[in-house]
Amino acid sequence: MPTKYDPTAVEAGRYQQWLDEGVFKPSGDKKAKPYSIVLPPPNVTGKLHLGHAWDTTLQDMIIRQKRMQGYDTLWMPGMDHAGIATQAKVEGKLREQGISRYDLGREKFVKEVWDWTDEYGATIHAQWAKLGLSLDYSRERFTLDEGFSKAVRKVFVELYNKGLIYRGEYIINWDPQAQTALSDIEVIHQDDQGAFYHVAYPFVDSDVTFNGNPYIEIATTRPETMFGDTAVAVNPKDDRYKDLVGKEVIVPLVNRKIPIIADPYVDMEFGTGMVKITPAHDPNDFQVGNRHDLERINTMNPDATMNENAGKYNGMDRFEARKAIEADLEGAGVLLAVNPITHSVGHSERTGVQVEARLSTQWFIKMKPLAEMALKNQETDDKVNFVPERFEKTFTQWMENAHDWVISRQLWWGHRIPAWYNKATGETYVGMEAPEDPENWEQDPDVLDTWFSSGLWPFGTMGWPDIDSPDYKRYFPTSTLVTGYDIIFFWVSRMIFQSLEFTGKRPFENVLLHGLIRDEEGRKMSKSLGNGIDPMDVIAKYGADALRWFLSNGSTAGQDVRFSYTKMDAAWNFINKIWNASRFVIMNLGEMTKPTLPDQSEWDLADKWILSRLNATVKQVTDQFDKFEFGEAGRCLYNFIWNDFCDWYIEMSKAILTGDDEQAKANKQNVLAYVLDQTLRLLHPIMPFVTEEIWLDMPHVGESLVVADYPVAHPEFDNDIAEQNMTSVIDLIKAVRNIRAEANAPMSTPIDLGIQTDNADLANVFETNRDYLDRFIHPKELQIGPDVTAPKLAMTAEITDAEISVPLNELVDLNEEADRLQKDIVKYESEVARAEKKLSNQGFVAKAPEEVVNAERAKQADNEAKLAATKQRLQDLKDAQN
RNA sequence: GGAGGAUUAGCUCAGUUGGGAGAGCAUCUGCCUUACAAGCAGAGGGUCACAGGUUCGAGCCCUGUAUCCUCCA
Repeated sequence: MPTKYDPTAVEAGRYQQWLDEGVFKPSGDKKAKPYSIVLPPPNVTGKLHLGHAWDTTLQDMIIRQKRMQGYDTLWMPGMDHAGIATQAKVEGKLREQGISRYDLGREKFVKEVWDWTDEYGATIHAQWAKLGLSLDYSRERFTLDEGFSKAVRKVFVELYNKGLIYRGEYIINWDPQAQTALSDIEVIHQDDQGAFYHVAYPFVDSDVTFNGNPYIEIATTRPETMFGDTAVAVNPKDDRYKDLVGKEVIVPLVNRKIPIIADPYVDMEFGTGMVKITPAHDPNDFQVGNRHDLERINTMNPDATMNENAGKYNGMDRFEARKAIEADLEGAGVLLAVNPITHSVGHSERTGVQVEARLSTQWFIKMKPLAEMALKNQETDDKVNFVPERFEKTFTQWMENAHDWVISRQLWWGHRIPAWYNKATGETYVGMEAPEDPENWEQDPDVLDTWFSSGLWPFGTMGWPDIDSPDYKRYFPTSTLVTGYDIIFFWVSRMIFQSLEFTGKRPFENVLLHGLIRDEEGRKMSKSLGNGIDPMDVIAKYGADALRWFLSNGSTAGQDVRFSYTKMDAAWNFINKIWNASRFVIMNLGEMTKPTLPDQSEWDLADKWILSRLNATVKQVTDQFDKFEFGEAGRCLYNFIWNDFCDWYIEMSKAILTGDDEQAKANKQNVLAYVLDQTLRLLHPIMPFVTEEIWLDMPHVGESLVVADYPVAHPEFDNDIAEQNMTSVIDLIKAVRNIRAEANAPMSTPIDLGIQTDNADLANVFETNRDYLDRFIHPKELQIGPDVTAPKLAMTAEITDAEISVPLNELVDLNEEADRLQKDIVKYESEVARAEKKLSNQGFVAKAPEEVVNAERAKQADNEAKLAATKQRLQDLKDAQN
């Protein structure tokens, strides 16, 4: 084994080997409990980013642990066709060649997209492999594959038949670049600079005036929509305008007469308290228009250029038209003011362009009954458990306010809506297959929102609608879903209500939500900032295991995390530490072929201690994995490996391994091997590559760590006395090291050491572990016992029940030593005072649990003893000086 | 306007049933001790944002305030 951990060498070929061994497939063991996860299908649009790496690492950790624990585990992979995103990419590619999708036609264009999908799908497969994900590829699905498409059609048809899907003309969000409808949540509101244009609308009747003017003042941010104005509205409670209701005004430039109406929608406080109503260009105005039976005048083309209703502005882009209209209003003398404002404007999530409210015929899902069902289910035992819990509130609040969902998209790439319109009668037919006389029908040209199909992912991938399919029966509902909190609305909520509606069951028992990965400055990673980091670059430099360690260890559930190379360095260092500790163990195992834990009677203090520590680690890590607290599990493992195993157990083992007691040596080798083996198993779900490499390098039983047994707790390993005794030994060694450091006495300088203790058990612990003490403190003389007395001129340290002394030599500055003792005195005094305060509080003694009070008393006694002894030493030192 | 999160060492962050404040990195000192110098040993560093409250006891529970962030309207 090389002295440095080399991830490239360790990881090479390993993944393919796992695939060849078939270890990622479910065991199919009917006696085992099933545990299943569906991978949130990444978009075939592009490459995986760090967020995907985080998401998939969490899932892989869960599924690998469950697999080792003997569950029949299924991790279902797949990809999403990602309608609008993928179509936009392919159209972009074609545009570079000067081709539009209309030049190709629907059929050829879709073929182009399939080619793109194949290409990027291969990239994503390669990335999954690099990350080491233990996916069952034999079941891999695609949202547009035949079976899944069948599930999508079935859901559409059934919802339609139940009256939960309808078609109608409504105001929807329109992306003028992609030229498709968008759902509410695909619109991102951001503050933009705009202006309030104050325009005079003259009264029709020349007798009418308001505030002495022959016009009213209307403020709008969108003067270009005035060609669609069909009314002006005021609040019926607004006394200022009471008398104007029923009067008519003229829309400038258009010269159309429109009425002044009263509608409670108008906010009296906002602007002038008087708004123009444009039913075809604003969702609120649309509602007002319905109430007052107003005409809907559409003034724009699908690409957001003005249409024939805009008169001379016909054909002009919406923003150019705004400028031209502003100039013309000014020329006509009706532009009263232009006040710049910052206001919230909707943009398309995908293309970024400003969204238009557009009157359009679309397909919708009626949300209310579905949302109510989902909410009701959260009150049952079959609820979905959100981790962290607070996200359940995010979900329920959105569900309570969900509007009907526009599911049709004016795209070519996706699931075509299974609705046909009769050419002669206009009748609508909705069904799984085309009508029997297709020549008389025309299929709806639109496709479904991608989230409509991905909402079926947990059961659509399991064979549904065939409810007798083995996977559906065995692995659905799934156990845990892992995804980012940013898609609770888009995806999680939709899976929940679709699943409840169609399977009658929750789609997953738990949903673990994680945050976003930010850059080192805490900014969101984005293309526009150019601060994105490719996980493949990170893996190339540090290895997949280091990246996985960072991702699992660096955060708490639901919290965002900052990526940093410093943290990656730390991750690499930890793995290098594991690598070298393993290297030491393996080099010292001799001819061992199979690690066998020696009989308990053979264990020395260090053995008892490390096995007790290991047992505590197994329990904690298992418990924390069960609670999805991977950060805590990681810290626990880190401390055990670095602080317990490496710093103490391995160092102590050297005393035995270099000794000449062959039986002791063999025992030590076996305990070392056992602890390393168990540790590698605990680590394997987090860092699969390096643990497999090391494990196969050491004596082992089995083909692969992937399918090895996960450690379980052994009650017989728990040993409080050994932990306590070991603590005494460690305290002693640390105290001596401290003295050496203070006295500038390196390990090469032998020192005389006295340990005064009246505690016979403690003396015995030190005596029986003399080999270890020799190695760690290099004494010239070592005296242990009740009668050991420290010379007046000595450096001393107090540990529980014992005083350590080293005779001073002329090299030590007595004043420095006095300072050190004085500092200890201050420390002990404050400890004593703190405990004193607590123990003298009657309430504490009376009400606190007995063990807490007893522990406090013990600490008090210990600190008092240390304080008294240290004071005495300081006095002795002063006496000796004088 | 509504909901949620954050505020702990110089930096990045843990701290899950309330019982003497932790880690990594950074800093200072000393060591090439045959697993690891990307290491080892030792040391310094915090009114846990602020103000109240509950409690014998609060970083943790409750109320309010401030600053920052996210989502929704």
